[in-house]
Amino acid sequence: MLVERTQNPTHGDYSVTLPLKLARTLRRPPITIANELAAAMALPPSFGRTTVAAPGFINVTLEPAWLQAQLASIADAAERWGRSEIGRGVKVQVEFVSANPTGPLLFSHARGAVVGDVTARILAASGFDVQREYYVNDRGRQIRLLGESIQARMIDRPVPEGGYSGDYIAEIATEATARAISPEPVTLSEFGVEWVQRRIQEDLARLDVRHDQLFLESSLYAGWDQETMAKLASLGRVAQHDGATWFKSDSGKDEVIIKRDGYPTYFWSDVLYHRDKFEKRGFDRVVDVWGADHQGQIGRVREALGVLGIDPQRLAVLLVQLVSVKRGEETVRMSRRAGVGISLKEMLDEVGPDAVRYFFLLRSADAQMEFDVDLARRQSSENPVYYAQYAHARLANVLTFGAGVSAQPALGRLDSEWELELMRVMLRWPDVVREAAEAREPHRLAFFTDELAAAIHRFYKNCRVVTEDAPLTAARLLLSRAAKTTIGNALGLMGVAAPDRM
RNA sequence: GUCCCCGUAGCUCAGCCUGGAUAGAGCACUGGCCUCCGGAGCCAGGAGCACAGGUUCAAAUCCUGUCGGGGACACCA
Repeated sequence: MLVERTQNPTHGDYSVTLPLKLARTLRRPPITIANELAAAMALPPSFGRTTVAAPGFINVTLEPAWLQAQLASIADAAERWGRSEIGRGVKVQVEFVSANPTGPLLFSHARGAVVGDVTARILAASGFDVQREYYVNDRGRQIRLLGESIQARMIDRPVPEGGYSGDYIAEIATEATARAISPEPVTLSEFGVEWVQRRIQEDLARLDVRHDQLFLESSLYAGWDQETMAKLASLGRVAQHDGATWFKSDSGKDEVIIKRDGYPTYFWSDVLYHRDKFEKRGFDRVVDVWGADHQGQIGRVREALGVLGIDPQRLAVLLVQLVSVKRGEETVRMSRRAGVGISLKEMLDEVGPDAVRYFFLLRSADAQMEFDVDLARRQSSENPVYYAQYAHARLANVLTFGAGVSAQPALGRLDSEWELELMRVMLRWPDVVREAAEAREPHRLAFFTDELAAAIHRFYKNCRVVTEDAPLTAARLLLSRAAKTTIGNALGLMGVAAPDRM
């Protein structure tokens, strides 16, 4: 039997629509079924009141006393409030960012970084054994081009066709010269990848994004490639023609895995990499956070996994859609392919990490979005980040203000619409975390946080906390403590600061 | 041509997976609220499910089609 939340508070807290659905099969009026079912549920009266509404809803309204009784345990649970163990014993990897180390991160990469990071935080809070990984393409044509581009800069030659020419190339060249690095493309590639990787980690650190492991693509080619190739061949899935090696697909459209020039394709690396994740490292589940432009890759990788005897359902791909940036009247579309756009560093300098994170989380990952820079950088009420942070700071302030009060809290007197509403909202928190984990939808946290902040501000406005009335003051302080815990945990899971003062 | 995402208020977006009872928020706009814990706040106001069919007692939500925006369909990465 499905119990859902009501959409309209006047109907109570929970509702059951089962009678409506059963009416046809039972061939009885839904209202009759509802009455019988409601009687059979027999909820303890201290928990809630059950009513039946036409044409066949069963509604449950929580008792104020039950709501009030939850406050102490919320406040005491502190950072544990909202955590669960639904993922206990499940090993899951979240792979995200994984931008090529051929240049500093662009703002468009940041969306994947935030979505991946918060997804990992949510899964960890839900008891999953989470590993966060960054896949580094440290070989291949782009990497050779990076080395050649640095070399060109060092010995003052034109940048090679399709090479890199940003300011950072000059910086790397200067540093390489200063350190007397030999101007060979291979050496410079290595030096450049390291330099860029360091720079990427700096940017990510400012966003408070960390990985447990950097996984090098090159490590896949120390035998694992041959082993996998042999396995595929034994399954009759490898073909040679047109000078290349192909994966034989059920779709009839074969995929190149080794090019005519002898180099492997990205597809082949992806196959090796994902087989490594499941087979070698034993992840039960893998979440890949990819840019929308990699959408075409999903089907092929899934098929190859299936062929190799790995259930493709264990791989979930979170496609993060494109971001455009709006500055004043101007809108810039960020394109990864074109390689042009605003750098992450620039945006961090301009709007700060909290706004970057919160704004990305206010959109579901699979929707294209527009990032309004002017709004994000505004240090005022229009900015949703401050709205949430201010709610936290207000509670911190009132708790300090009332710190001296000691009395037995009169919980039963927390019965105004604002107090009850605040309790109802914050009691949803564990469900929000669980649902966000199951659906892998980090944006749910931001929407919840916004609602919670609104409830906090309304409570604060309408219910003066610290007064001469000590028992009531004690009760409202407890409510404040529980609410501060909840919004603090929500901001924490999003990686957004929860300041006590602003 | 095939596949994927999107189309909800003037603008930016939730809600759709798992169909229910008056469809939400922020920004913008208009008008109110500071004797008292922080006004980065609160209260009030208008306006919307792209279109057309279908399924259902019930459709923003599921199915089909059309239109519109974006992305993907390489021996690129």
